[in-house]
Amino acid sequence: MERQARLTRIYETIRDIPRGSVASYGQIAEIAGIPRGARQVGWALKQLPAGQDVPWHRVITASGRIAFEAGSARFEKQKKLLKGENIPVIAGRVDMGKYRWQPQLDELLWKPTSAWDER
DNA sequence: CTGATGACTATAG
DNA sequence: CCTATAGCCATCA
Repeated sequence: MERQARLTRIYETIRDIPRGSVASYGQIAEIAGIPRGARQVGWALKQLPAGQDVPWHRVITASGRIAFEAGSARFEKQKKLLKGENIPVIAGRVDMGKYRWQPQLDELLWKPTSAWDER
């Protein structure tokens, strides 16, 4: 796969994260069709040009932590954006049990074709 | 080609 | 919770 295509797919996947939810790097990678590509997602976000409508702040580590060093400028920025969406960040972490994006569940709500349609 | 680098992750102690 | 370790993999010097 081409680099640009991969970047696009990653950005598109992140755009699908609904407001008020978060996803892990690995989760985004899998949905984008890049198994074990968590680091590539991180790389992609680092390359993300400013001014794009990509909700990068909704992407955090699998443990619910913000990937940046606590207290750093970028850490505070992301934390602020999350709180702006009503996603609490306690001690640098988000409650994945409550805010983790469940794409499969959502998918069933707007296009219930393949899943249970066939019987 | 080789080794170093990460906005990563899972596991073990 | 924390540290250590070992996988992981596109990129880059």
